[in-house]
Amino acid sequence: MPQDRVTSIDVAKEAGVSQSAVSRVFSQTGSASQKTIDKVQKAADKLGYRPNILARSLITGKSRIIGLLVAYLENYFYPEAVEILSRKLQKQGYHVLIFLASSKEGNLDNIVQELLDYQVDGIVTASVSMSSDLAQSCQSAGIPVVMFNRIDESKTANSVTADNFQGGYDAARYFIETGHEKISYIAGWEGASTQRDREAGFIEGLSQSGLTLHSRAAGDYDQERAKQAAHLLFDTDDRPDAVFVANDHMAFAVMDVIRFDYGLSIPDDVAIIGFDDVPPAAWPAYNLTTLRQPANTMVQATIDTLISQIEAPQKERTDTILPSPMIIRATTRKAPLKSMK
Amino acid sequence: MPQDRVTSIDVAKEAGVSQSAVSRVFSQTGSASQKTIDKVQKAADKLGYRPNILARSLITGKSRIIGLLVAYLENYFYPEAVEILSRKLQKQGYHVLIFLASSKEGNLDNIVQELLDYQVDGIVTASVSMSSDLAQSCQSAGIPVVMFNRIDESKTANSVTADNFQGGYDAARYFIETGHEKISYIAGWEGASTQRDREAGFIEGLSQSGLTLHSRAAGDYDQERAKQAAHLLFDTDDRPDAVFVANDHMAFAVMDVIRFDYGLSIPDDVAIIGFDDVPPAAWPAYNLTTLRQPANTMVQATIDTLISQIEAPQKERTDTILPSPMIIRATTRKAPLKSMK
DNA sequence: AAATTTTTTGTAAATGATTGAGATGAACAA
DNA sequence: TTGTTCATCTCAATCATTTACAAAAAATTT
Repeated sequence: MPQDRVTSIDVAKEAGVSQSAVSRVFSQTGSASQKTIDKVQKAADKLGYRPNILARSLITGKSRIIGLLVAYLENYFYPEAVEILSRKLQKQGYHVLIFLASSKEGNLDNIVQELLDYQVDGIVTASVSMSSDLAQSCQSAGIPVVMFNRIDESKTANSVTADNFQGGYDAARYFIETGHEKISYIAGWEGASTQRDREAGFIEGLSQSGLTLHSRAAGDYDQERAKQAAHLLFDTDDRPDAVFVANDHMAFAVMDVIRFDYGLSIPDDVAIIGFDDVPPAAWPAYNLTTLRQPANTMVQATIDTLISQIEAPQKERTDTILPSPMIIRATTRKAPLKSMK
Repeated sequence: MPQDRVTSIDVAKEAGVSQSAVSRVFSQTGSASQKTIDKVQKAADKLGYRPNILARSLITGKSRIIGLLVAYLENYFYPEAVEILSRKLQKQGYHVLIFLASSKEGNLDNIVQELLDYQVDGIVTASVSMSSDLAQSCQSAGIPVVMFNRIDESKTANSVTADNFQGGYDAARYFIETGHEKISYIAGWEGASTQRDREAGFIEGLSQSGLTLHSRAAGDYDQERAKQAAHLLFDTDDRPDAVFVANDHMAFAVMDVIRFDYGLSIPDDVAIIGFDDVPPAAWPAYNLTTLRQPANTMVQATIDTLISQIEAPQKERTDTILPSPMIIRATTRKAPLKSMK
C-alpha cells in the first residue's frame, strides 16, 4: 500500500521550524543557519523526505527535463548518442524524456505538443527534422530546440552536425587517390540533410578530378533498401570498383551483398567507405573505412547549445559543424605513400 | 522571448465560463454540457491552450511517467527494447524518463531516488538488478518495479525474462546432437541472473549426456573481455570444437577472434551459439545460431505487469518467463535429420 | 404545474513546493 | 543602554491544475 508521501510540512513539524525553512534548506537559494540546516536535515532523513520535483517545477517554471525526439535506434549511431546525452545531462541535473517519432516523417506535431505539455526545458531531435512551423512554435513557447545530426534549412532551431560535405568530399578524394575510377554512391533517405550534404561533397570531390558518379541508387538509410540498391549497382556488366555508402548501417548490408551474393572481395574488387563510425565498423568482420561522426563531441555541443539557451533565452541560434575525420580501415586500398601526409 | 503561458484561467475568461469548467472539459472526468465544451474548445484553440501536465500530476498524484533505468546501450538488445518500450508506452499515454546507471553495479540508490523525486508511476530496470533494499523502498513508496531481463532473487520486484535456463539447455543439446564433444562456455557477467541461468541450463544439458565443460572463461558481457576469454580457450593444443557464448554481443567478438586471429572456420572447426538474437546476428557476416530473446513479447509483458500494478497497487508480484526459441543459422553444423522434429 | 431527480456549473479548498515582504533577534558600535 | 545592521526566520501569496460541495439549471416524473 502506498504510504502517504512525506511533505515539507511534515519535516517542518518534526524539526520544529517553518515549512519555508525546510524549503530553503533544500533549494540551494537557502539562507539558513547551520543550526536549522542540521535540524531539518535530521528530520528529513528520519522521515525519508525528498522534495517533490513536480511541485518545484510548477512554481519555478523549470522542469529540468529535456525532451529527446528520435526516429529510430536501429542505426547504432543513435543508441551511442542517446547514452552519452543522457549520461552528460544527468551530471548536470537534467533528465531525458524520450519520445520515438512514428516514422521518418509522420505526425511530429502531436509528439512535440506532448513534449511541451510536460513543460520540458529544451528539446533535442535526433535524426529528425522539424518543420519550420513546429520549430517556430517551440521557439515562441520559449523552448530551445537543437537538431542533432540534421540541419535546419529554415534557420529556426539550432543544429549540430558533423561536416557531412567535407566527409563526402574526402571519401571521393580517397577513392581517387587509391586509383579508382568507377565510383558509385548509395544514398540515404533523400529527406535528410545529412544525405544531401554527403552526396554533394562526394560529387564535388569527384568533379575535382573530372569524374562523375559511375552509378547511384538510394538506400534510404535502411538495410533492406540498401541491399536492393547494392543489387541495382552490381547486376550489370559494368560494376563499380568503389562505393561510397551514405552511412555505416547501410554499408554493412552492402558489404554482405557484395561478399556473399556476388562473391567479390573487399577491397580488391570493390572498395567501400561508410559514414558514422559506429562500433560495428571496427569489428574485424567489417573493418570498415568510414568518416567518423564524433558522437561525444557532437553530444557535448548539443548540450552546450541547449543549456546556454535555456539559461539565456535571448541567445541567438547557432549551427555547429564538427570535423568528420576519415578512419581508414580495411575496406579500402592503401593510399600510395606520396599522398600520405 | 518566452511568451507567458496560457492557463485555464485565460481560457475560462475567453470562453466566459469558470476555470473549473475548463478543467472539466480537458480532464476526461468532465461532466459538461455540449455547449460549454464547444465554447471552451473554441477559446482553447484560439489561445493555444494545453493543460500543464506537471500541475495536473501534482494534484492527481499520477505523472504518467515511467522511469527506465538501463546500464548500457552497447549490447544491441537494449536499444531494440527501449525503442519498443517507448513506442508502446507512448500509445498508452505514458512517457519514458530514461536514466543510465553509471556501471553494472554502482550507485543505483541515488538514481532511483532521482526517479522517485520525479514522481514516476513505475520503474523498469533493464540489465540492472536492484538490491532488495532498493526494490523494497520503491515498493513502500507505492511505485511498482519491473526488472527486464533480470530476475529478482529477493522476490520483491516483478521480473520478465526469457527462459535462460532452457535456452542454455537447448544449446547444449544441439551441440551434442550435431556431434560435438569438446564444448566450452564463455560466461557473461557473473553478477547477472541471465548469466547464471544460461550457464546452469547449459551444464545441465551437457550432463544429460555425461559431458562436462571442456573449458570456460568469463567475458563479462563485454567485447574486450570476451576476446580475451576466446584467447584463453584457444591458446592451447586442446581447443574446443563448440563454444556457447552467453550473449550475441560477445559472440561477435569471439567469432572475429576465431576467424581472424586463429584462421579457423565456423562451423567446420568450431561451432558457435549465442544468446539474444540481436539484429547483427542475422547479418550474413555472422549468421549466428542463437537463442532468441523475444524483445517484443518481453516488453509487452513488462508493460502489462507494470500497468496492471499501477492501476491496482495491491496486485501481487509476478515473474514472467518467456520461451527463448533457438534460431538455427550458419555457425552450427546441421543436425542429422533423425533428430529434426 | 408542482415535485423530484439528474445534470451542469461555480466557489473554494486542496496539491507541495518557492519566494518576496516583513518580523524577530543577535551582534556590534556609540 | 540604545540604535543600527544583518542574517535568519515566518507568513502568506503563488504556480496551474483537480475536485468536493453546494447551488443552479435542466430534465423527468407525478
